[in-house]
Amino acid sequence: MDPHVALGAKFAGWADLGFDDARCPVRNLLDRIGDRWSTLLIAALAGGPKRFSALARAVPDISKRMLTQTLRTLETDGFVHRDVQPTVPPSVTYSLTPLGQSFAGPLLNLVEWAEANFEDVLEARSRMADAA
Amino acid sequence: MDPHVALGAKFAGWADLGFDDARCPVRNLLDRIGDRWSTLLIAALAGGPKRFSALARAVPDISKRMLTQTLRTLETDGFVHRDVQPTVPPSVTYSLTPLGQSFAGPLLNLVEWAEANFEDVLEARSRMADAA
DNA sequence: TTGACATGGTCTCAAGTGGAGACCAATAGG
DNA sequence: CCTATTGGTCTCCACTTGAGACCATGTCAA
Repeated sequence: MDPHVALGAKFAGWADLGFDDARCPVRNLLDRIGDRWSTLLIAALAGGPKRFSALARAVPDISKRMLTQTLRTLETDGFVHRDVQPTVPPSVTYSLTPLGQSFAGPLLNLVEWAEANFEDVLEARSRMADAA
Repeated sequence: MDPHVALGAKFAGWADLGFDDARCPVRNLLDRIGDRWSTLLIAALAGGPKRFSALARAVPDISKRMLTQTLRTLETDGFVHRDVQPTVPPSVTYSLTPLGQSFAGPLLNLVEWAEANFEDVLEARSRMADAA
């Protein structure tokens, strides 16, 4: 079965369940990790544990506010482990849990698709721009 | 190479490029299709072409405004084809382009991961809730 | 005839969300 | 004594999103 046919079948199944957030794992999860920063932070942590400030440096255009908030969400969802060393000043290290690491698989597929098809998207954009 | 190691390597590569949006296909694409509705609409269209009102019925909690806007973006990026029949009242049919269909592959992987690991995420959430 | 409904949107207004940057306590180093 | 570092929080403002009214045209039922 072609992937897009399989995906269409999945969608039909969700529609039967009424799209209840609690019952549709896909919407529930994708609404949370499908934001601007979550996937990027998972990728940043895929290379190994990092401290808060190291993450801030690794992802230069995230604000501290969103960094904190996104890491908290990833922690409560079990993607990330937060380890606080009560030194002064405090040292907080973030790392991927096994669950977070297992997510790297599908995420890597997405990344590879994006790299492989970026040219086509750019072409489509310029075609539309010319048409307008 | 484990997926998460490979992903970490990718990330290191991006960091070297300075995260320029124009140069990082991944951020460029994920910032656009990584929103609340794009992936859902692609899934809805994976089963075959649909008219505007059929999409609105298939995804009950999207507003017309966001439906129009998301479809426009998907169209300019080449994921979706828009076919207008100038009847009265007009009939507009949306369908996935080959590019859009090829995206169904990675998206399906993501969906399957979400279904397989949803329980673990729920457990993590309740553990965190108990701790607080 | 009059009214309701369907089509594929657009428009406006209110609510929500994200980014920028000030601020914090405590300590180490110059 | 002055400053920098740590891991954040808080406030304010801009931008995005959602809800819902509105539109022109034509068909169908009462």
